[in-house]
Order: sequence, then structure tokens, then C-alpha cells
Amino acid sequence: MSFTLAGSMSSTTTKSDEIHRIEAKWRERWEADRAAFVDTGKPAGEGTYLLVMLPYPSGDRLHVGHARTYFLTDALHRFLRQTGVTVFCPMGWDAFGLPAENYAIQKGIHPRISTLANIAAMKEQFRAWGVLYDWTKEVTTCEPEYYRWNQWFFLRLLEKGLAVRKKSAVNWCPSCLTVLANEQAEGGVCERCKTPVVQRELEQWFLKITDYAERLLEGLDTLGAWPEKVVTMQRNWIGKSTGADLDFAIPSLGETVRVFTTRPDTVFGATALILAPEHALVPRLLDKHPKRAELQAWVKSVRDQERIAREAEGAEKDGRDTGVKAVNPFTGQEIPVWIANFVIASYGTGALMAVPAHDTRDFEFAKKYDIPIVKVIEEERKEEEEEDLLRREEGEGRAPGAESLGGSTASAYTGEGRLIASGPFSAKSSSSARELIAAEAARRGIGGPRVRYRLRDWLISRQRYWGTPIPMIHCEKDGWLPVPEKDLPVVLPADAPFTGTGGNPLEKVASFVNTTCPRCSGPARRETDTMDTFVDSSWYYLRYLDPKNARAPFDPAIAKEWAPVDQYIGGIEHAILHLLYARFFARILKDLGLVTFEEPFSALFNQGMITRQSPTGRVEKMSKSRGNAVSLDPLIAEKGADAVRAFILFLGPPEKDSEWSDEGISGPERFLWRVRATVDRFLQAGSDPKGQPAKVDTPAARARHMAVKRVTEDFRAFSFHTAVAHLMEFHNHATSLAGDADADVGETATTLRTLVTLLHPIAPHLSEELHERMGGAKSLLLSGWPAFDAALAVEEFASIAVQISGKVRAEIRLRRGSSEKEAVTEAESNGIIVKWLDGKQRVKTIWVQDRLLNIVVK
RNA sequence: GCGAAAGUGGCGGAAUUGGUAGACGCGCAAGGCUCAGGACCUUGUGGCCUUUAUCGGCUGUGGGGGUUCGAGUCCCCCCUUUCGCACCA
Repeated sequence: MSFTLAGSMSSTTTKSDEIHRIEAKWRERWEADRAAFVDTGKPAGEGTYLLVMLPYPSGDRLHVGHARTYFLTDALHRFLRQTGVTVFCPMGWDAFGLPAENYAIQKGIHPRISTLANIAAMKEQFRAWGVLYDWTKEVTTCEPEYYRWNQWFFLRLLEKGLAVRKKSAVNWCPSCLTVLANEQAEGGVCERCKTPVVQRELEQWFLKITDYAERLLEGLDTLGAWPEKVVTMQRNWIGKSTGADLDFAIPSLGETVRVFTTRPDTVFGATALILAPEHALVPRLLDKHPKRAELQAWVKSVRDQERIAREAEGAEKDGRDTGVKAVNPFTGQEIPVWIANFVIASYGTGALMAVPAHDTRDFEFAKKYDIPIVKVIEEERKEEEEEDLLRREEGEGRAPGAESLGGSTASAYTGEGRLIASGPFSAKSSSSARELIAAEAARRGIGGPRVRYRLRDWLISRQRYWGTPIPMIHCEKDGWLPVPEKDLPVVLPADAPFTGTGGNPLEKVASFVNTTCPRCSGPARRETDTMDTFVDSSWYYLRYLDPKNARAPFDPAIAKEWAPVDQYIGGIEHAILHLLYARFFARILKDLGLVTFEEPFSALFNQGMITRQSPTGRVEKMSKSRGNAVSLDPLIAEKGADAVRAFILFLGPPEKDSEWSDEGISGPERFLWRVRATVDRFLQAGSDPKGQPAKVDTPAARARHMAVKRVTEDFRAFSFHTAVAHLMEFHNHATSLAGDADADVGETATTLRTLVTLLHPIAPHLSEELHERMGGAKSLLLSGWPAFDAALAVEEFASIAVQISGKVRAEIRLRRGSSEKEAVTEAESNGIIVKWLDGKQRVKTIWVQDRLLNIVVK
């Protein structure tokens, strides 16, 4: 050891040499000892299974913006392991997807080559960061050993009727040249490239997640350890509505059109029937129209519109009267049939009854096109409100009643009330009329009560190469047939041409496309679409448990031991993508008898993003494309992994976004060097590093208990930034103890050992090194976590605020547990308090044990 | 527009959930050590005022009201920011 005190460091080069020496040494140790501390055997009692979001093996090196989730997970992993919990913390690769394929088109490098290279680079980065994963359980989704089980699951879903091929209006991304799931086209833009999507009517493969809508909704109530925000987002996405289906007859066509409404109580006010331009009946409705061609052109233009433009806020409502009449089944009156852009084809039946008087959208539409507005709900107001309204009207010099109480014609009244002009239902309340009218519809065979969801089926077809081939074969004679299970996996051909033009490269690989029909053995074609990569990540957490299993996706017995995931960590961006699909898949797996749970992730933690000012001047998410990324590799090379880890964890509450500051790292960096200096100074003095304190209840012992308590609770609460702060405080105490010539050597040794142990989840390399110098025989990962005694985790003396009428005037120090009487006596001997009490009459005193004494005076 | 979260020094952020606001760190200032320093060490640091000095005073958590002995924390109104949803009948 050539270095003694941090203060004597004369060159940063020697500093970083020292860091590298220590970090390299411990990386090797952990690797060599892996079997000892990475225990993936059966959980001993309270088995905690910890997980990270799958990282995407992107072409770029990971930067500071990516690091938080890994450091956070590793700190938690190490902490739990130190406390004796058996933890399984695996890592794998969500390796399929568009970026690798686009890279292949640009550079001519096969996606598999670039992906595997990226994976190797990332593993090397993880090693340099000191994050521990059990690499014996690594999973790579782009390898046939993995994706064959995607295909296997697809066949199971097909058998159960949960995988279907159907034609429907789907989202098409003109930039990615593929269809997308509804979840990947949120807000009308492609999730990956932000290009506005357009609707296309195509036949595609879907997984029937809608069959599970209710179960997915119910399960949300059990997710108490999930961020409320994510639960709410999923609830809204599933979008349950209760109402009724009603059939409207179109006598001239001999057809009925079914609509869904949440307000069957307003049916007597339905003055039009409005269909989405995509509605199946539209061509026939236009058939006899005098301006048929013009209307057809309009319908086409609406359908071709980008979703974002059509659905944008304030988008003008646009419609056309078909001239055809429908019959309101409750009033018996003829009403016009319209086609309008604001009716969404894929929700409900793609048709609605317009009740302009009681729906703002219908109202707006009716105003524009002069559709009758018939009021059928009378608002019930409380007396005060009526009086209030009356007063307002009088005040404005209008005749009372000019503004009718049930709602004016200036807007729709969308609230509840009492029915009027509704035949036999008049005078009923909205809520009872809803049920009565729905029941009446059921009785008459024209609909009935109905629950609907916004959730759409999961479109999994992708017209791209780099994904799991969908194991289906199309025969001219026998139609669509599954690939026989014995022929799995359907392997991606290695020789596809990546030209970027002419659609999916798979279509051009004759040896892949051309096959024989499993039924008639005649010539047939393989499906060339591949699966959405979210299929891969829907069950990978189970494959981690049993990654080499060649006979099943995983062993249900092992899954029963470990799953569901105890703690899941990932970004908020997957709130309704991955996390919804994985919940859906868990239910499928349960129904297949492979797992016993429905909720795959018992607890979820969403870490916030790291932000930084970008060249545009805005503070935004750190990313290479925004030009505000800070490279991690050089930073770690200069400061060491421990300092970078400590700083990133110190930035702020991990669930919130934190702004990166280039200077801030010096705080945690200096802290780590000071810890090292303190331990070295102690050892240089020749003190016994294994010494034990002479007495139990000492101020130093209390400081230790307090530090252990705080840091332990911080880690349990994911409050890593305060854990670092509390470690700094504890170090400040340890320094003064180490510098105190009168201090008990055993006491100091114990304090330093405690400090180093608590520091390990934050700065694993340095803490291991110092632990060893202090005589630790085993890795800190195996050395246990110090216990604390809550009774000792407080200072012996309390400083008590003395208030006069609620204002702090003085502070007194008393032994903890002192009585109110003692506090009053002590306060009365305090000069300032005496002055404040002088000439005043005491009203009462309020005493908060060990905290505060408030003397109220007049 | 609807919903949710948040607003604390020059900055990042603490605050045992109604009990001494500003922990910890950055930055800044003074001093030390240095040939020197952007290294390291020590001390100070919300604002305003006051004192020769001290155990001094006032004010202060977006703004305004309220409850309470006591409010960053609870209640009401308003402002601002961020995020989510956004024609789902």
C-alpha cells in the first residue's frame, strides 16, 4: 500500500489507478466466488426473486440515462443478499425487434450478428459497473431455443380459439412498414418512430386479449404494490363501460343496425343513427344515393386519414346523410341514418344512436347538420340551486324561466335526471330507466344489457423479418393450418435479403415460404409475418428459471417455487404495453395449468428518467438522439464504478425524474475517498481492526444503531438517495471517532466495520476492499447485515424545543424519557424563557415527549 | 376539457406523517496546506435586522383564507408546472 491519506493524493492518475486496481480485483473475486453468492437453488424460506426490465441490446453503448435502473436493482440485490434473503437476479436479452433489422438494411450486417455483438458489449459494461447477474440463467429471445416456445404457445392459443386470423381496421405505420397493436399506436402515432399511423383493413393474426378484459380488470385491485398511476392507466386502457345494445331497423334495406349506448335512458331522444365510415353496411347504404360516387369518395378520404388527424382534439365533426331512414325502436319514429368521421369503427358496434340533447358530441353534430334535438332528461335541482338560478335570471333582467331548468339549447345536458317525453318511462329516474329500457330491449329481442371494453384484441402480426415466425401454413385447398408441433421450431432463414424495399425479406426466401400442406401434402405457403416482440417478453421471466429446458417452456414445479416475480423494476413506458401483455399471458399460462398465479409481478417499481439540458435548451430525457447523453464508460474509467453508482443513486428520489449535473458527482466521489482515508488512518495507527467495544450503551453504539436503522429502512423503501445521505452522516461521525485519541479502539473498529458493511450496496468494490483490510474473511455479500436495537437507535440526550405560545424560543437538552415536570423545571432556569414568561399568565403547557415543550401564555 | 402528481435556499433535495424547516450534497465565502492550483483539510452559509459580546429579534416551504397551543404537512379558494387520457357513444 503506497497510499495513506486521501489528503496526500497528488495526482488523479494515481487515484484512478488505485480505483481500477480495487475494482478489477473484486470483479474477479465475485466471479470466482459466484457459486457461493449467486444461489439459484430453492428459496430458503422467504425467497425473494428480483428482476430488471429486459434491456434492449441497442447498437449504442449504454449511457448515464440508462444506468439508474441497473444500479438501483443491483443495490437492492446486494442489500437483500446481505440480509440473508435468497435472491435470484437474472438478466437476459429482448433481442428481436426493428432496430436490428433496420441496421441490417443500412449496413448489410445480419441482425443476429449485430444483436449478439451488442449483447456481448453490454455484458462487458455490466461487468465494469459491478452489477451482479446470474449469467448461468441467461435468456436470449432471438435464439430458436427461446422463440420455439413462442410458437408453441401460439399453437396452444390457436387450439383454445385465442389466436385468430381476422380482418379488421388495423394501425399501419408507413415508416416501419408494418401493422401495429393498438397499444403500440397510442395517441395515433407509432410507439417506436412516432410517425402518425393510418387505418388499414387487413386480415391479420390476433390474440384475443379481450376475452380476458374482465379478469385483467379485476386483478388490478390486487396490485397494491404497484404504482397507482400504472394501475389507473391500465384501468382506463381496458375501459369498461356498462350500458345496453339496441337494434335499430332499417326497413328499406331489410337490415338492423346494432348500437351500444351507456345511456339507454336517453333512447327516446335518439334522433339519428350514425355509422362509422368503416361500418359494414356503408356500401349498401350508399348504393341508391344520387351522389353515390361523391359520397364513396368522401368515405374513402376519411378512412385514409391519419388517425391522429381524425381523432385530434377539436377535429371538425364531419358527416353525410345517407338519405336512408332507420326506426327508433322505442319511439317508432323514423330517424335519418348518417355516416360520420367521429364514430370509431373498432369500438362497440361501430355505430351509435345520436342523442343530441344529452351528449355533447351528438349535440355538436346535430347543431351543424340540423338534426332535431329532443330533450328527454330533466335535471333535478336542489332547491337552493333553483333559487340561485332564479336570482341570477332576475339580476340579469330576464324573465324567470327564460333559461329552462332542464338545460338550455346552448349545450347538451349530460347528467342524470328524470325522464320526460319517454312514453311509459317518463318520470322514472335515469338510473332506473337505464335498467328498465335495457330489460325491455332484451324482452323484445332487440338488444339488452351489455358491458363493453375499449380494449381491442392484440394484433401480433408484423410484416418484418426479425421476429418469431408465426407457425402457420396456408394451403389453397385446406386453408390455414398450424405447423405440426413436431416440426417446431420454424427457424428464421439466415439468408434473407435486407434491401429495405419490397416488403418483408422473408417473402423472398423461397426455401422458407414454399412448404407442403400438413393435411393434403400438396404445395403450400408459410406465413411470413412474424410475431410482435412483446410476445417474447410476456413470459420470459419464467424462462429465466429454467432456460435450458428443451421439452417445455419451463418446468411448472420450478415456477411454483419462484414465481411470481417479487419485485419488478422498469420504466413507466411499459405501463400499458409489456405489463398488460404479461398479465394477459399469465392468465393464459394459468388456464393451461402451467402456473398457479394470475399476476406475474407482485410488486412493481417505476424508476424515473435521468434528464439533462439538451442543445435545444430544454431539460429532457437523456438520450443520444437528443444530444444530451453523458457517456458512462469514460466517466467510470475516470471516477470508478462506485463513485458513479453512488452519485446516480444520490441524485434524488428514484421514482422521480432527476436532472443530471456534471459537477455533482464530486460530492459522492469525495465521500468515498474520505471513507477510505478514515479506514486507512485507523489501520495505520496500528489499531486492532477486529476489536470489540468495551461497553454496549455508548454514544458511539447509539450512533451505530441509528445508522443501521436508517440505512436499512431506506433500502427497504427504495430511498437510496437518503441512504447515501445517512451513510455520509454516519461517516462524519466515524471520522470524529477515529480522530478522537480518547475513543475506545474496539468501538472505533466496530463503527468502521459497520460503515463499510452498510456501504456495500452503494459502493460494492470499495466496501469489499475496506472490509478485507479491516480483517473481514468473507465477501460482504456473505457476511450478513448488522442488526439494530430500536431502543438504542436514538441519542441518549434529546434536544427539546421550548416554545412560548407556539414559537420556539430556546432549546434544552434532557435525558431521553424525561418527564414534563423536569422539562418545565429546566426551561424555567433558562434565561430567555424566563424573559418571555415575565409578566405573562400561563394558560397551559403542551408536552411532546423528547421533542417539545410549549408554554402557552396570555 | 377530464384525471393524477407536484410546487421548500443560488441548485439537487431532507423533514420520524401535525411538533425545533432546510438533514446530506453541490455551489459560494473565509482560513489552512502549498512555488502554485481547478487537489486536499477546517469553518461558515435561507433572507432581513440587531448587539461590544452572548442563550437577541423579525420573517420564511407558489398565493390567499381557515382549523390548531403548534401547519411544509390537515381543510377551502386561486396560480403555476409536469405527466396521463383525450370524440370509446
